[in-house]
Amino acid sequence: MGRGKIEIKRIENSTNRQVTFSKRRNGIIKKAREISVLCESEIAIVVFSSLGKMSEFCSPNTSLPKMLEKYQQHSGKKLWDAKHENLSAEIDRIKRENDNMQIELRRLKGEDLNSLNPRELIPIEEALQNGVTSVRAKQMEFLKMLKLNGELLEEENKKLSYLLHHQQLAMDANQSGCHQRETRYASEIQMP
Amino acid sequence: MGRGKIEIKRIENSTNRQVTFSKRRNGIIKKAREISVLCESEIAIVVFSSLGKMSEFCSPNTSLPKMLEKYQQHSGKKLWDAKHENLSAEIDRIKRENDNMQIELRRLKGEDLNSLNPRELIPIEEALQNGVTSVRAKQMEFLKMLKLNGELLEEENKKLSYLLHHQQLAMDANQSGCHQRETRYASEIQMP
DNA sequence: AGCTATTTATAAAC
DNA sequence: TGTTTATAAATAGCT
Repeated sequence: MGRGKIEIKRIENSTNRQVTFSKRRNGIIKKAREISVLCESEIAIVVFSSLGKMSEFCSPNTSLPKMLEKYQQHSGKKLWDAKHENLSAEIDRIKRENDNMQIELRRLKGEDLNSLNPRELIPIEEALQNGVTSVRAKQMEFLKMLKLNGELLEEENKKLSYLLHHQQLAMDANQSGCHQRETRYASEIQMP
Repeated sequence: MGRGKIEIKRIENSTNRQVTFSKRRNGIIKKAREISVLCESEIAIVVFSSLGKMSEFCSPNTSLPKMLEKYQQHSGKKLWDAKHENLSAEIDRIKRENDNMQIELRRLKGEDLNSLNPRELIPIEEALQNGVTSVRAKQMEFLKMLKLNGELLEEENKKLSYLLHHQQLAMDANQSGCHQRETRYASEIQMP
């Protein structure tokens, strides 16, 4: 229905294709609106152009989700339950992982040991022993750091005291003699 | 486009309405097929007649679920409502829980301690210490049980040896005298 | 479900 | 994208 008859096959010219898409999409949506009014029917349309542009139509008084719910009830086909099931499966998997960790954690904390036999206690004891060793090592590290820091501070303290003392002496001398610029500042004093 | 022009409003005659629905639905689906071929576009249509009869069309090389997935990505609208989101939220929650446990577990095993300060090491050490204590207590329990069991077995052994000895003596006596039913079985012997 | 007069959609061109 | 127009296609009303 146009100046010439066309074959129903891919339009090679891309500009042409886009133009035709636009026109025909409008045509279809107009027809959809008409059928919904004329025949009080419900219709939903989703279209993607070859460039990925989306258009949709849904008859008034309903919505895509409502239509799809009805679709599922009618056809028995599952539109999103596959996705749903995947998520459920993932939840189950993670929950199982979770439970296992929880059990391991509880056992490491010394809880729920009654269901274990002596052979199963050994790796737990070893893990705990390793843990204690590591934590103690870390603590020793901190201790050494603190000690070193303390020593450095102590040394620094000595220097500061020394400087303070000299500065005090210099000020005393200055006050009694009253010469200009006799004071020696801390920064000018040679360290012992 | 017919013998007469019609207004776009509900067709009152129900037979007429159904007929028109049928014809126009076919028309729309034909148009949908054409646009999908001509413009290599994707189109999906779901229609319900006023009597509830469902029809659908989906362009080749795709499917309604695929289209709807794409629709959601494009529009940002959620078609499968709460269900989906609830599951996603649950997954997130569990994953977070999982991560926390994983961290705790690793720390109890003496790994990843570098990010902790000394104050944070203390509860870990305490937990480990408790764990070790509990596990050792459990092991002691087993040891005691084994020991007790050993003692019981030893005693049982003694009894059995005693019975065996008596039975042996009885058999020897029986063999020399050859009277009938002189043998006394272990179960009949009084324990000392 | 067919038929056909008529309306409508649209291909090609600007 | 919008308009025009010749023509193809869809379809209303009838059977």
